[in-house]
Amino acid sequence: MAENVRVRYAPSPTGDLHIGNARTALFNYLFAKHFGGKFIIRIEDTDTKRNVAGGEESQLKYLKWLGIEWDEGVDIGGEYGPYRQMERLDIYKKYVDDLLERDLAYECFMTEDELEAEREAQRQRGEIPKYTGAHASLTDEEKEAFRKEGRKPSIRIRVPKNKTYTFNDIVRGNISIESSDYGDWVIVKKDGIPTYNFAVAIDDHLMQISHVLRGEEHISNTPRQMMVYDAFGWEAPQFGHMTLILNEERKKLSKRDQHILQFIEQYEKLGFLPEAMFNFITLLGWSPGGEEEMFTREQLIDIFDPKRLSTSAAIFDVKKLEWMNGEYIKKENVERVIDLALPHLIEAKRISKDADEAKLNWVKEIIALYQEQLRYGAEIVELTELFFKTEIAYDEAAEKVLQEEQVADVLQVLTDKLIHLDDFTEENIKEQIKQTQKETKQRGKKLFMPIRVATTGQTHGPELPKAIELLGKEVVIKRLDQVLNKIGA
RNA sequence: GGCCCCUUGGUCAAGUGGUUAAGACACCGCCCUUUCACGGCGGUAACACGGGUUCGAAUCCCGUAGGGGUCACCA
Repeated sequence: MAENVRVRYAPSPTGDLHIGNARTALFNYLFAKHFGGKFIIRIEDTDTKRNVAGGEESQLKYLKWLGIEWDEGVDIGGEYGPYRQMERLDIYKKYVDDLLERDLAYECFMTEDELEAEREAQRQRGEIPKYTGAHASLTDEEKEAFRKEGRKPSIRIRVPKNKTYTFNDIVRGNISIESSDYGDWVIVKKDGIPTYNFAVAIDDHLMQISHVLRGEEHISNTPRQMMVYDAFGWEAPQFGHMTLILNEERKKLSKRDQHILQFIEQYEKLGFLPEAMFNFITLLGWSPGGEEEMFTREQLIDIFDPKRLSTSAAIFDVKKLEWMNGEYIKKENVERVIDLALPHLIEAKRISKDADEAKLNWVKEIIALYQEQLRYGAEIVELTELFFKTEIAYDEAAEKVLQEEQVADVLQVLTDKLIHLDDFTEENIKEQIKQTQKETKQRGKKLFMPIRVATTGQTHGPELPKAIELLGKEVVIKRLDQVLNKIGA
């Protein structure tokens, strides 16, 4: 397989980079790099109505963000260009004319309505809707008559009779489909633009694509593409159909599943790290075999093995992604974590974009305090709420702690000490807590929990002395007083 | 509905005829930490079902059931 591996990712510029497409791109990339081949990006923009302004840029931008690099493509060119299908129309035309000339394809003048009526009738009869070949052998006169009516023809390819299309799928093994399952299908639309199944075959051949790794939804397209290869006497590439990513209802992820973030951009915006995304997505539908699951891009290229691609669909587990991202965050430099988190605090108006240096440093210290717990950038906002709110709420567990009998004593003693503490630093605060322990004879949970709850409102949170320092003397004393009043001390 | 594909814990998954059926996330518990978090240790939890083949089946075969994909002048 080492010789001339050329694979491609062929997005349509119809929107942002979807998680499923990102995975397809990623596996193609890993495949190419693992076998020392080339990875090509081709833009499939033949559905001009669905193309979206900026769609192409967005696709490329997030591919790059993920750490995927390509050897040939729209932006960097290459020997097999152009890499945008709408710029290859004259190329396709040549092949279409050839097919027409050899009567392997023909003009069909049926309208959308006529076609739909035919399909509907078939459905009524309990048949599979399929083009019956009504215009498969029109005379020149008949064609002329249609033209006079103002009808524009589409071009259909003649599907061979009684032919079995078998291919050895890289992930699934042998798959066979009968030609009788297909009606003569359109290779050129009425507007003169070729259809996906035709253009893709021409391009894959011309660009010398050796392996096609794509989603399972393309299995039924494969015979169509094989028909095109056959018509020109070309050898088809090796196909491999990967499983789909499903929602928790086990349905193909769709735009309707808005509660699931499906676009790479959304994860970038939420403060996920591209390395973590790369790592996680690779493990969706593929496994390295061993017990390790944290890998760098280089390691993945090295160990990638298409034979280990899974045959059953996977549900996208955001919880595990968050965990994995958290693992990456833990190992990152604080600076990068701050870069990831700070924008979210600004966006949440917890700090102004042009805050002074002292304030900025204070916020950075707060972020650093949470590095171990933070799973993604945006999470910093709710995690650090207690540092920015004047009124804090006590949850059920917190209220329970406050009912313990030693609380008043502990808090009173500590408050008296902190009031007189001028140098409000972590070390000094720690020392005062220690003194409180000695005076009250309370230690461990009995000692810390009341303090934690009173100052932060929570039973879970960051390292306490440092948190108290960052909260500041004024806020801390106020909160302690409040709690003391509340419990009637 | 036709065709195609798939089926190991809640989720991701290892497993290719003989295992106490790995591991990870999540959940629960314990330990560490004077609290929290991190970390460590442990626990709950699975071969869809029924027939074969075999000395022996999660692994092979056939059914059944369930799930998914696809049936466009979309890609």
